[in-house]
Amino acid sequence: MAVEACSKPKLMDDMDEEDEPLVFKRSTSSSKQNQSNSQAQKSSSSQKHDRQLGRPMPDVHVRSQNGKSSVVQKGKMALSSKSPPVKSPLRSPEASNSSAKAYPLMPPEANLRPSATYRSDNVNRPMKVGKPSIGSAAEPNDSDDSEDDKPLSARLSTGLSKINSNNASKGSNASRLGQKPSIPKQEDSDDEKPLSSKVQLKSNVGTSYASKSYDSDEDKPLVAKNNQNGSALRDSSSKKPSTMLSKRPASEIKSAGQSLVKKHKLSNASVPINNKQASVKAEPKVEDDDDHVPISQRMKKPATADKKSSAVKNVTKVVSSSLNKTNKKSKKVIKKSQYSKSSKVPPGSGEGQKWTTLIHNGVIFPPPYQPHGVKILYKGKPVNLTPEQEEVATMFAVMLDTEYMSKPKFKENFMSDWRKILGKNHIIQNLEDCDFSPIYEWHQKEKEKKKQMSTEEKKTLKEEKLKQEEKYMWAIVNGVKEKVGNFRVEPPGLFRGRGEHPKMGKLKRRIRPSDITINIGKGAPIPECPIPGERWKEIRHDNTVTWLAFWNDPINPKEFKYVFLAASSTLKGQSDKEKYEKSRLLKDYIQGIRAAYTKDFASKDLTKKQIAVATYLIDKLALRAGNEKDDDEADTVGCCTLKVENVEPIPPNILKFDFLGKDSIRYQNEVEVEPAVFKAIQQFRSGKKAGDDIFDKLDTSKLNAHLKELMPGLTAKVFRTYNASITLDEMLSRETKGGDVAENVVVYQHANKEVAIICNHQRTVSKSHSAQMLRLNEKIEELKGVLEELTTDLSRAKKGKPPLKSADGKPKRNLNPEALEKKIAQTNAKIEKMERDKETKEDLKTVALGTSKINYLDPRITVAWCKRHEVPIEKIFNKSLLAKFTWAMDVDPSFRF
DNA sequence: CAAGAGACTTGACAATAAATAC
DNA sequence: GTATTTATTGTCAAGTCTCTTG
Repeated sequence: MAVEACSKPKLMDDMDEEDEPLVFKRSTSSSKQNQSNSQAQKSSSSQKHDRQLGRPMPDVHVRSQNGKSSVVQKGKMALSSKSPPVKSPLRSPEASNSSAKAYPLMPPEANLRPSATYRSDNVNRPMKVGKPSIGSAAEPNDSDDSEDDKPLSARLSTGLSKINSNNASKGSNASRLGQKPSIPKQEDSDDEKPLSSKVQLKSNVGTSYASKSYDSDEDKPLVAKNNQNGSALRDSSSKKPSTMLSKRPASEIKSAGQSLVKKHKLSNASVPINNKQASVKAEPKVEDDDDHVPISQRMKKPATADKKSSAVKNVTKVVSSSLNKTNKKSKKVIKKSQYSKSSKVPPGSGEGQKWTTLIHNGVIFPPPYQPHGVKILYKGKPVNLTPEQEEVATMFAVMLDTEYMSKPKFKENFMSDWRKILGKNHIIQNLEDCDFSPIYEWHQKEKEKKKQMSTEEKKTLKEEKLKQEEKYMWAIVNGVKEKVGNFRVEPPGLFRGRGEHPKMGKLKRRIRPSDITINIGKGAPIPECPIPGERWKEIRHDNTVTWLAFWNDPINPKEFKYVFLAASSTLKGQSDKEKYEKSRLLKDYIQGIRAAYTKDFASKDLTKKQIAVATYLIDKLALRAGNEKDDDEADTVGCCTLKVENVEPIPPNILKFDFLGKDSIRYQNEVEVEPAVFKAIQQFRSGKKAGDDIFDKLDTSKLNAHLKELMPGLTAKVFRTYNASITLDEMLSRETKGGDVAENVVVYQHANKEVAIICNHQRTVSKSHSAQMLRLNEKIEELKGVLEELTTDLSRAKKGKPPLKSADGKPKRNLNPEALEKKIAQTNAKIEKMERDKETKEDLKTVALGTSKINYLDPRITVAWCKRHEVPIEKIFNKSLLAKFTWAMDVDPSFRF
């Protein structure tokens, strides 16, 4: 199969030469093509842009989750029949450029930004809302409007929530925040269109958009507000572009550009045409324009008047068309999925087949434990430990300087497992009487030694390691050499659960070959077991899965740890692409979906009503689905598992969220919602206790089952992906003003940041953050001093006087006024740059941009934008991202999500 | 349908490497 | 050069979602 060379390889080459896989890949390509086609279709894109720009404010929208690639099966569902997905009217009618109007849809979404939570490093350092000393910090917010700059928390819509908290994990939580319940500021709102406009929806039943019956004005306002916020933010952002982030030398740019080009070409050339693509493309559909707009945005746009009328019209049209489309779509979908499968697999393969041939070398194990002989003290006296006992003691000692030491659960679990190894009657009976510091110190010294090694030594060591690992790094899949992701077996250690995990501190025992099941092609040589005298647990030849090996998680034997191919592999790329294609498909259905759930806000069927409200929250706030969790896991929630205590209704229609989400990251946000939603939440909460589920009639499987009736393959996470990508696409098109590369990069980062906020992707503030800010401020002050001096000299120079002596008493060179003015200008520029850097830094201190870039933003949006604006793709994607997204590199410049 | 098994994506953070500052 | 900072890569925990079972 494989032989076809594909673009991919090339790309890779470009990037990293060495690693490249030698083999040629086949044309997996299929995927690529699709895109291109579609893009082409899109031609309209330009139009789109315009519109977008034109649009009123964008609200921020948010929604969507990650999509997965499951497309395939879905196809099966014929959704169409079921609930017909509606397409958005928008598009069709594109005609109305005013894009806006059309959508009457939804609810006003508002802003969604979750506030961030801040987590301080462990400690909680609260961040204060106001910015700290650093002046700059404070600034960020410039006016209210620009919230962007503000810290996430601040941003929250209302700003209320700023509070932050550290990670919630720590328990604290909610309470602290409370502060500001401010309501959304109105300010925002205004700008945008009248809410009303937004709001109004018509109700349409079937598919049409939703409109809201309620439409009460209220909604509108909210929306507006929200939007505004969003807009505000954006604005601000736009302002700021100045900052330059770029650190790299200009030279790079060039190269980048070139490379981009190159790649592009290559890819094109290489791209094979697949059926798939064809099929995909076929759908001309999509691309249309507006639908994709996030709800929030839409709402804004529309002018009231128009809207309704236009909306109505559209609606009807839409409906009909939508139906048709629907069917088509569904079909398409199906096809797609099939294709995709096929594409993945070599032709001929059966259902669910992921590969035809698979060759790899298994996994590599960590080296055996090397006893160091350093003794811990028990009640002040050294204790002899066996190597096994010492190994576990060392695991604990090494963590002496972590937050885990302040967690009783951690110590308790550790002691419990260690005691099993010590034996019942061991001298050591009590953890409190143990002094691990000798081992801790020994470990610190070892670390120091390593650090002190000469570069030569380090290099040698590295090469040795590479030599040992090399054979495990690659697999040959369908004849193509692909990188393996995690070929190293996880070493033993103490379980580091996040948040208040009940199992933290437990011993994660060493994994042995007899724990590992290998999956490999029939006929391929079975990997040799790296540990003499031992053997694999099992050998399988299952080509319906993508894992190369797995073992049971020692902490939770019911779960598995898998060894997969790396993100840069064709297999992963294919599924990544499918994920984005699915979320793009949502664009076509979103209007109908919103209309449907809006209608169901009033349903008498409680389950239906809960599904509607949950879907609304997922759509608007990009919440995760929220599966049920066991008692032996950290207590975190998602949409379906929100508790009464997590959502506080604040009249007239604000919902205040405060809960621990994935990884025990706190989500805080206050959002205006449609009155119907507000009332529904009040109803769902009534008569329940703080810890009860708000959505008691719901779980993720019911929710997803319902979503699948609306669109093939639709699940809750798709909304997150959709929301993230559509936001990026719109912000880029709205805010790119044709500046230089550095300015465009700033625009991108700003959009990226917005998405990160929507998705609540946070990071801990680095320990040195405040020190760094302080230093920046000092420098700025210093420069200001210089500036003053220069100014004085200038005025003296103009009068023909010599400059004053410098502070240290040395005489200065006598410069002419022109030279001094030049210096002043330079200094001013320096100060400005530093101020911007400081702002950016403060702004991003709790926001993690990487997660959305890796998982939520369709790389084609980025690549196409880079091509359109001549930004070298390397300015946005690093080497691993470039490798991961090779499938997106040949996208047509006109591509729009 | 509920529970559980299974497979795969998403996520924060730690460890390293690379870039800058001193 | 060396010390810091910042960016990249690696780690592995924690989600989502599907499919199977009883």
